[in-house]
Amino acid sequence: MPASRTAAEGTREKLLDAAEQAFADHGFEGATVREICLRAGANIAAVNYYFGDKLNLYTEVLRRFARKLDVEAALSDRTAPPEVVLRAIIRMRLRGMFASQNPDLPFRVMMHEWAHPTPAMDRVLNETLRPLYDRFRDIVGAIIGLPRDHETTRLCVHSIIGQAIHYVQGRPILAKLWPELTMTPEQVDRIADHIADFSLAYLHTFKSARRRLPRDARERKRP
Amino acid sequence: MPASRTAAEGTREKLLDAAEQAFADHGFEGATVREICLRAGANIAAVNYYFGDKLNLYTEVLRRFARKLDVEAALSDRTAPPEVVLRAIIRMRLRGMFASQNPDLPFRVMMHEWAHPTPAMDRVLNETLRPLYDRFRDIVGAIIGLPRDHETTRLCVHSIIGQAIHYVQGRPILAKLWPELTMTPEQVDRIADHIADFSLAYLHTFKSARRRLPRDARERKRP
DNA sequence: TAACGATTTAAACTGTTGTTTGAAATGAAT
DNA sequence: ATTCATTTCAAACAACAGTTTAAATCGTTA
Repeated sequence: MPASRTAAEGTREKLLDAAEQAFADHGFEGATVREICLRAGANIAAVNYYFGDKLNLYTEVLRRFARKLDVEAALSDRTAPPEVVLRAIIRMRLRGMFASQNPDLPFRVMMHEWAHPTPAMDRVLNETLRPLYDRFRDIVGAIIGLPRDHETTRLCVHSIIGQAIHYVQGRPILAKLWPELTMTPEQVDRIADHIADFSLAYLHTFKSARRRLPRDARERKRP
Repeated sequence: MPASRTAAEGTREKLLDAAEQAFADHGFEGATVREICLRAGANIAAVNYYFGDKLNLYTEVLRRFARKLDVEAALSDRTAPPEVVLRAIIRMRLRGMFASQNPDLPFRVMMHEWAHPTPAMDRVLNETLRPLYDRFRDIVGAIIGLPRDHETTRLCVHSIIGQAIHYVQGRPILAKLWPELTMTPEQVDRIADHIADFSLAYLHTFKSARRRLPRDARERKRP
């Protein structure tokens, strides 16, 4: 089924490919071991043979996500102004999630995890999601001139994350509420730019008018 | 289990109460009829006796949501300026979803539906969610001076919805990424105000500076 | 070729799900 | 008190999940 790999590769890798696809589509509980093995061209017992159980296979898929994040974090330019970095990150994320050729399956898996966490999450959360989260807080904090732990910084970060995730999480109902929306590459880029514009409009109120800070940051400490 | 109702009420109503709670907690597939019947103090066969099957019971819970939305829509003040209405709606929604006393269970059910739609959704979507969605588009459209069908209007609406939903959908992981965040009534109001401020900052760029429209609305038709 | 470890296979096992059954209990009308 | 429809109950049902088993197969090495 995975076109990028040959039949000569190991069953273990084929299982991981199929599992990644299945978990991205249906989440941990929704995906079945039988479906995974079928798509991998392997026997039902293969997942037990190579990974012990379903949760271990799932954890391994999550670890791929970790590795993918690492290289991506290393690629980002740390010298560019934070507004540019922010826009680039938003665009990269959305492109990855909606790319028709090679969709960002690990990230879609993480989206399911976001709504319905599994025990496997605890193992990889701290070494994958938190660094990304912290770095994102630094970028936003640099724009608004507040520390990463400030409540306003965190609220802004979650406002941006919420906008982006929404297009993946709510895709099924979005398709019914807004059927004309087709996720072409151009459309995805427009959405990404919109999220960046929408967010920067608020973030820039901190920089341009220090005297008139937005009300939710005027006299507040972090919780 | 439901403290608000007496033991004298019908089994059917107790089932609906328990089902609402269970579906709000675990979604349609995650909730089990055994758990529902146990919490309702009824026999396993009760759901079949009163509703036929699980999906019918679920549909009935969704219908409650519809009725609740109707009265809420009737309550909102149509004469107030759209910015005020927008802020009020955001606050009302978040308060309802995180109210400790009587949480907005039907809305939390709908949140699960948002990520994992069921066949029951089609029946009630058009007569429940779409009117709310359309009305929300009108409010945002009134602020930015664009029709409800304009792409920018829709993108803004989804930016706001995405922010709000995020705090419900991503609650589990949010608790790990931001453990200090406790959803007290005051905190929920602060979040609601932040979402309103964050969003209005962008929406007001349309009103204040017609000559310098944001780039994503300058020369674009709806898709 | 023979032997042996690694892999694959078909089948069964255990547990849980939604659903159904038929008898027992209930309660109001005759 | 007797009837009769309504409601409740314990038990079993079929379907499906993840997991396990033991035999069959494969591939490499002696």
